[in-house]
Amino acid sequence: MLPQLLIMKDFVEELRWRGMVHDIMPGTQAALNKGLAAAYIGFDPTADSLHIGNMVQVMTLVHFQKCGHKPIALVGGATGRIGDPSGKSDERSLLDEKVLNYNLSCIKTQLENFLDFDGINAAEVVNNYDWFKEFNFLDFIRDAGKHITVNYMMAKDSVKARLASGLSFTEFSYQLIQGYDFYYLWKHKNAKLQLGGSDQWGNIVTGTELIRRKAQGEAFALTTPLITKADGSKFGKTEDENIWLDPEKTSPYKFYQYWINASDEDVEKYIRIFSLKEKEAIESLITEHKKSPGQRLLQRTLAEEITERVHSKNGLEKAVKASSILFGKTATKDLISLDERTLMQVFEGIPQTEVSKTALESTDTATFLSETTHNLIFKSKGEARKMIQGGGVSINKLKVTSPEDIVNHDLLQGKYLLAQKGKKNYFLIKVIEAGT
RNA sequence: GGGGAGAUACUCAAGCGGCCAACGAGGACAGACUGUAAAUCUGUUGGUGUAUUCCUUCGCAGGUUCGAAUCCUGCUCUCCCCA
Repeated sequence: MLPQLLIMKDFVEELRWRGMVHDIMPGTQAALNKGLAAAYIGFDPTADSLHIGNMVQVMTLVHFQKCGHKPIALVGGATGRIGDPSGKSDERSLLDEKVLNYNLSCIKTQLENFLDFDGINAAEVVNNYDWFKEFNFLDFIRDAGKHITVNYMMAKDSVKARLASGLSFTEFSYQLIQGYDFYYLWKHKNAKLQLGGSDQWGNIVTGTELIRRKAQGEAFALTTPLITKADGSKFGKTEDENIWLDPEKTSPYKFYQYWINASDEDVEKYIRIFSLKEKEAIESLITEHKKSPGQRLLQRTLAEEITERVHSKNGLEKAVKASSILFGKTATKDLISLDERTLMQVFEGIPQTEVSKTALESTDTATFLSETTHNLIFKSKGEARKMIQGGGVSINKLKVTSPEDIVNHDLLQGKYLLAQKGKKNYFLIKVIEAGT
């Protein structure tokens, strides 16, 4: 293999224009500009998939690597056993080991899709359980605990916030464990910097402090701001559901739609963070977008870029196709003319249910869209009726006018009906012959 | 241990014997306008229903009354003050 010539870029500067710097320790920028360095971010294995809330952190690592540095993703096999009190008002329940290990392996696989594991600045995934499992308690409180005072730990916001309601020793120790991670990676992997969300500042700084006191070493911290949405709702969620990276949990279609639906106010912020495009390219896209926001150029560009990275080209294509059929100027006849394969691909990501043909032919629309379809579309007949009367329901792109009529639309491909609640909620109903 | 206040639909919050399926606000959903955006306006927001009908709901269990979310008794939980 030929020695690679690494093109180094100023990482801090890169994050700055992307609006991704919340807090930064003095000297960080200069330290990184001296040459190849490593930085790490910790991921909590609380679920078996990352969601787009975590993606800010993932992108921070990606940008770090693109600047010529070595990113390390730490999955918290050890810390996940404890629970980070930051930003939590209650003591957390502990995860059981089997679940934890399963989650770890899933997250690891997902991280591998983003980072480049080849070259001299190859990314690395580490698990802090590897160095904690052999570390006994007495050694730990001597080697790590001796260097940090309780006074120092108590002064952290994450701890102070919990003093009134209570905080177990376990969670109180969390920052020390995380601090030790930093020390370990600093010592063994040349990790000079720990990155994280703004709520991690306190924990990260405990690490730099430990490195300074224990080894007279120098380490740095940089945190990213919490991503907000203009309407005040939480980023990365629709209703109460997270948008996951795992296609089994959130379909590529839904994933794509999340970005497409970003408001003008938010999308500018998002594209800076989630796109790998260069500064000039992004700025010209933004200018272009402002000329004609209705085209939603930014939303489309961003949605395509992210969906492709997460769900591959194939996943993106299906999501785009589904979107254009569901939201484009598709008329009923276009829908009918789709072949079954396309139909199935398009509807892969939308909720589906089955009903028997006899039920279809003998039920009024309101009942059909509630009880008969297993309350997937409407919870009750009354709700269905009200929505139909309010003009919010379509079947096969044709507005339903009366709740009492029997559904008599042509079936797509002889077996499907496309029900639509409002503008954005689609449901596929598969009609099966009785007895099957 | 003593004293006080409270528990109402997704959330906050009225109601304090019939006019209560329960004011109002937020949220959510839908319609109009748009660009699958935002803002705005309108409607819906326990179930059934063509319905001013009926059924189930106001912490839990009983009771008083022709009639209770509203009064009484017990229980459970929460908060505050004093020790």
